[in-house]
Amino acid sequence: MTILRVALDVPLATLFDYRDTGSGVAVGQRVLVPFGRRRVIGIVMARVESSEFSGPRLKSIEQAFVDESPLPVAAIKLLKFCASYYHHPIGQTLLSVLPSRLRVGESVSLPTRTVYRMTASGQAAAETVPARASVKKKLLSVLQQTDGLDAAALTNVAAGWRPLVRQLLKDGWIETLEVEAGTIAALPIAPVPAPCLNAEQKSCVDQIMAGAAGFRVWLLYGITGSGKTEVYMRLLDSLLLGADAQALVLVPEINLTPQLEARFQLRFPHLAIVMLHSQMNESERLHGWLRAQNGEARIIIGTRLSVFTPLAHPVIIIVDEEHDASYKQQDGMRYSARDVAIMRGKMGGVPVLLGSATPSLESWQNAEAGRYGLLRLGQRAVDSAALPHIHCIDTRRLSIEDGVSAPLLEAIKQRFQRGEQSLLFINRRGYSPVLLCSSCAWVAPCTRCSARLVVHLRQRRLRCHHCGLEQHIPPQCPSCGNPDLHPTGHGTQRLEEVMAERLPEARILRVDRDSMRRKDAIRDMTAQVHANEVDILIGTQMLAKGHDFPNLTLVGVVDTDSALFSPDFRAAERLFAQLMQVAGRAGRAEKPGEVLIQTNFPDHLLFQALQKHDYAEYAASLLEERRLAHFPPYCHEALLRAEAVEYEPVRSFMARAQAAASGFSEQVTVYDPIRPSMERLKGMEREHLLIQANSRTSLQQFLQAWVPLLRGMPQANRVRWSVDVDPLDY
DNA sequence: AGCACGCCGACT
DNA sequence: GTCGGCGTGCTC
Repeated sequence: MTILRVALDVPLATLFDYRDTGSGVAVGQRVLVPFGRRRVIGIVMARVESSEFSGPRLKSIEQAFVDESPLPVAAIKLLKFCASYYHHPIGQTLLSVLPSRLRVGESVSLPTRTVYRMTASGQAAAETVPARASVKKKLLSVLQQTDGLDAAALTNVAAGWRPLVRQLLKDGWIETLEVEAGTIAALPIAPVPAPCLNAEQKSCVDQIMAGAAGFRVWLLYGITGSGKTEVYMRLLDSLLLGADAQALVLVPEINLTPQLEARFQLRFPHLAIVMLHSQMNESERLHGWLRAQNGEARIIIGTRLSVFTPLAHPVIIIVDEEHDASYKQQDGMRYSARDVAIMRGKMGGVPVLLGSATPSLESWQNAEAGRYGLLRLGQRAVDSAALPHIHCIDTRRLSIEDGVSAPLLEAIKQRFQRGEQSLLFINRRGYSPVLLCSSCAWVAPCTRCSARLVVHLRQRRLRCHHCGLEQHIPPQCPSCGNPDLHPTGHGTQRLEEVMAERLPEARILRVDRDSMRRKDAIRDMTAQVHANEVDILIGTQMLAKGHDFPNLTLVGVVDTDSALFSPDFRAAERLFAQLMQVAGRAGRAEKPGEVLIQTNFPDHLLFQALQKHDYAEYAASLLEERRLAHFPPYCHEALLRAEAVEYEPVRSFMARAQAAASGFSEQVTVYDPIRPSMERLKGMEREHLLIQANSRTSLQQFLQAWVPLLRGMPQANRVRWSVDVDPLDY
């Protein structure tokens, strides 16, 4: 009798045994099984001879999807590792990474498409076609060079191909076949030629290629505009020569994946490229997944979740902008896609390339310690594009009216007169972050979060940026009745208003989540800026990443000081990365750029290093601080989070959790539970418990003993809790 | 997580 | 007398 050990989508750390019905289902394939009163989909994890589950209690599988290709062993191994490392139930780990169509009980398969292919007799006859039949000749010559084209590709070659092809079919010169593929057919166009690499880029490519046969992590530290993407593409040029080789390229969750896809598509028209990101519908995601798994897709570009995409024959994993926080999953299994990529490379014996202009301190330290190979790109690929000049405007000595100091306003005016563009960067949406009563100092609070409501003047509403709560602006103070309520502080909307007052002739465009909600808003905005229809851009971090605006020569940064003294020890690291990134928006073409930062602390080391474009210096000082304070990467952390509508069950669960953790090992420090700075969020009372350990191993040993205890606590059912290994936010 | 069972309050 | 509240427990 054979028993199947099946992973199911339930929050239990176990597998479930079922009797096979002689289906011959393989490990990695899907089965439909009875589970309690339900029937659910599971993945076969192992085939064993006996079960601890005795006779009558053991049920049989109901259906086996034996025609589908099984999840590769390597993928299962990776997911098993992740489940154990992130202390997440194995079944939920597996099922949560599958495209949702694979989580329900329907059979799935790739759609087929009709491909037209030249026959042997066609090959011979093609020569006889006279030159004056130019369209026919062209069609045949393209068909001759490929092993089949679909309708879309033929339309590219000759719009009126249908009658011609009908005739060719009749003559037996070509034949049709149904292939399992669709939208990602290689394009019958010539690739865009690769530009020349500078010496640095070439050296990076050479070094990685020298070790490309095995696992190694490389950190590609290259300033904005230094041509990291070109290095990636050169590597793929060489590595994807093998007929079935595949590359996985991870990108942050931003709006420029289409740009990147287009760039890759033009450079690799002969290779099938698949995109996997959150804006795709479920069928597209499923098809991309299946094509990656069957080896047809050669380049897989995707966000966080695509790190789990099964691959037939991976040869390299690239993580672009590796420092980006969007690689960290913030619910369910709280994995870091960058770290999973590294583990995947290690397990699969392939190189992993991390790219960034401002690497995470974790990666930087790994490079300095020699665990990662460090590759530098220090010069901009386009020689003429000099680095922007960065200056601080000391706001202690200036009276600031309406958020923008006189020197910054003057600089913007200058650009405007010269017909150049400016960008005002402010990381706060809305009109003003606070609505304040001038008489009793009441401020409008969110009822569901420990946060203030943000004034959105245009909609005449107050909005919570954490939970989405909306209400009307009250006509008078609810506390004292004073009708004089002041919007205090600045957001993008107010800055837009201020600039419109100061520079009435300038064309101003606000770019934030509110103004860019419409589907093609970002594309349109980009086009408008490129067409010089905008003089001043006012935006949040949305504008910091990726965009290349050649006529933009000034970046003004308003109000960043709060991050300098944040209780979150990572705030400075993030601010530096963010400012480096916005600074990179200035002067990318032949015009020199300037960056002006308004601050009360111009002597702060962060700004000193920023002005010198010296990431390394600032990283060194932050690392020294971290080392002295015994913070990551000089210790390893896990965070237990718990929340519930009432505080009491949270408190009592955390108290038990802390008690259960005490005295485990000298290597592990268990802190008192603390309320996070956002005590209430979305109507839930929250508490955190921090664990620090000297090594990954001791942290894992501790968690392995502790997490099962948490699961067994009676209080655990009364709160929502989760374990976050290597947390980024507290 | 679902989905049962199970034991106490206000309704036709 | 029942409908239904959500506490408790189980799922191969």
